[in-house]
Amino acid sequence: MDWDDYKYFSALAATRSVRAAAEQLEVNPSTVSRRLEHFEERLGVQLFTRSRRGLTITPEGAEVIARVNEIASDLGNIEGQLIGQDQRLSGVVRVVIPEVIALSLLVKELPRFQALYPDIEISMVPGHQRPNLNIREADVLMEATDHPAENLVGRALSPIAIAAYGAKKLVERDTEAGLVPGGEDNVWVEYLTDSEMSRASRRLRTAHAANARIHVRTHSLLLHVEAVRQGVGYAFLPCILAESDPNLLRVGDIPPVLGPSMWMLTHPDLRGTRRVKVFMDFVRDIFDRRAHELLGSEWTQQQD
Amino acid sequence: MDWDDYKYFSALAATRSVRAAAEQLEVNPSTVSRRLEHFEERLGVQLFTRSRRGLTITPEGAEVIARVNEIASDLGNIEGQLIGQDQRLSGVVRVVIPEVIALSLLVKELPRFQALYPDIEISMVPGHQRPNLNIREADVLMEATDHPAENLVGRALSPIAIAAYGAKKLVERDTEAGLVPGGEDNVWVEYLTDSEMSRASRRLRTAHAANARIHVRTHSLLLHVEAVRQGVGYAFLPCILAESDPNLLRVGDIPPVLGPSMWMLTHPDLRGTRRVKVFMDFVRDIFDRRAHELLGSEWTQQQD
DNA sequence: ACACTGAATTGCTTAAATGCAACACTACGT
DNA sequence: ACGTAGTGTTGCATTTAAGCAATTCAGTGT
Repeated sequence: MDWDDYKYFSALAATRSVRAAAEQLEVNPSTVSRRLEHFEERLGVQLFTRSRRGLTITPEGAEVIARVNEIASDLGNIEGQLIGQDQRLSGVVRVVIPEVIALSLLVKELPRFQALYPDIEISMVPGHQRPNLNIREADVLMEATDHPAENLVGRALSPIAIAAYGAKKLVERDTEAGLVPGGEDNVWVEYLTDSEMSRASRRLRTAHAANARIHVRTHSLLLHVEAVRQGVGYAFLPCILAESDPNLLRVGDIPPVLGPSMWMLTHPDLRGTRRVKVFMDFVRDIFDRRAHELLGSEWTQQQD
Repeated sequence: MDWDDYKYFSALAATRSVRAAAEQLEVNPSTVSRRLEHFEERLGVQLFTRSRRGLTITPEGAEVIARVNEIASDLGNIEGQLIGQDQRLSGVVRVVIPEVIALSLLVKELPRFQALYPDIEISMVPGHQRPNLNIREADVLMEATDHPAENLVGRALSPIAIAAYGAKKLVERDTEAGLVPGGEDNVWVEYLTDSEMSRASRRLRTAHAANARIHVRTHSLLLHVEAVRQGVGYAFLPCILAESDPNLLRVGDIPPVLGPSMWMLTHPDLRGTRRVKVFMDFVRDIFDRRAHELLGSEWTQQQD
């Protein structure tokens, strides 16, 4: 009796396709095909009718698939609980993180992390598509939001202050032209995603410069920030990104506004996993220091 | 993620020994040892402390073993249900059966069975130790009892008539010596197991010849019958075994008494398995015919 | 009618797991 | 004190499963 057969069975029933099941299981389609063949041969029962366009589960298979899926879920939980007790400072930590945050804050600190924990490998995935931490597609999820996923645990690293910025040379040019930098008459740039960060900066721009000309719209915060840097136009940017760039000036007398918080989340099972814990502590430390630089002592990180 | 790892984990936790787990799983001990090693390496958690005299489960392992065992049981049930729908007239049918029944009734009919179902292989195991049909150690269990296992399904093939028998030459000698064959003054043989068949024949012998000399005691019905055949002494034997032997004579005017019934049982899941069904029908037919020969029309097999 | 896409499958090579037998070690009995 | 019986482990040959690339085939759009 081979328990793995049921893993393949469950994946096949969920995807109704050899290819998709193979992708989900991260194996070759031929493996899935042959395992199903052997499984049915062993049982003497046909579980799927194989047509040229996908598989259809038979009544015999349908009768047990619900229970098999339940077992798949149980085993996932058990494995999660066990992995959660891994105390080794080695292995991979997979982090889903907004590219721009990684670029401006995290990457430069990674050599220090590597020196501290040489056997821990960090795998960073740009946070465009949200991963499913329940099936451990990733270990840590960072996102700017006010509504973090309920089933995950973590903390808000720091609130994100947002202010209007422009490139130094753009500000100078506009000032010479008699314009107020960051005003209605300037050129702005905008970035459009369904993230809360995007919504917050658009809301602020609308409030302060409702009728401004929008010269460039992008769907990537990374490109957006670079456009501001190059002097294409003004934009509301996270201070945490902009303040470190001497080329960017805060414009107008608009005070920074607190946008969504930066959350760092993980699966409850992984709280005890040491390599995940040290990584999260490391990142939290980076944000704490940065927040103190920006906000001074008025804001202090609450403990856990 | 490898589901089979949990199969090994469950077996190891149950047996607390690499060797015993290997035997249960029908693999080499080295396989068990290495799989455990890889599993723990993958999880980063030690599941057992390996001492030189067996394994001890760690707290981390103990925390999940109950759930894993439950999954093992569930998967077994699911597999049973699926196998129960196997309609092929091929494969193996494993039968646990009292040796003496197999020898006197079944074996001589097997060529006919093989002609009917050439792809079905019969595997017969002497029924000394009761198998666990729940984990499919066998497919069919035959035993003479009045209290068949509750969790199995099947039917009583026929009640077993018991009468006193002696070898022809022994009866002649005793008669010449002026003794009543099968009486108190004769030599008897006895067979001693914890089976109901044994208890029934001992009870009868005590009732009819309480003070008789017991010349040979055996623990095997097979040897017991042979001893009677060879004229060692008298005994109460199942008519179904004795009547077919022209060398054995029913002695005294003791009428046959109905002892325990012959039951043929299987796991509920296997009722629909065709190879098991045809085998059981075949055996039932043998017993029906034999019962008619012995008891005439006064006893007829009830349907299911 | 035709090529094309997307599905499962098959032949062959490569990689991984298994079995076997020898080993090392502890506990236990003589 | 020393052999014995039991344990888990390791090296090597073999078997087994997996991956890769080519193949087959049905449905679909041109």
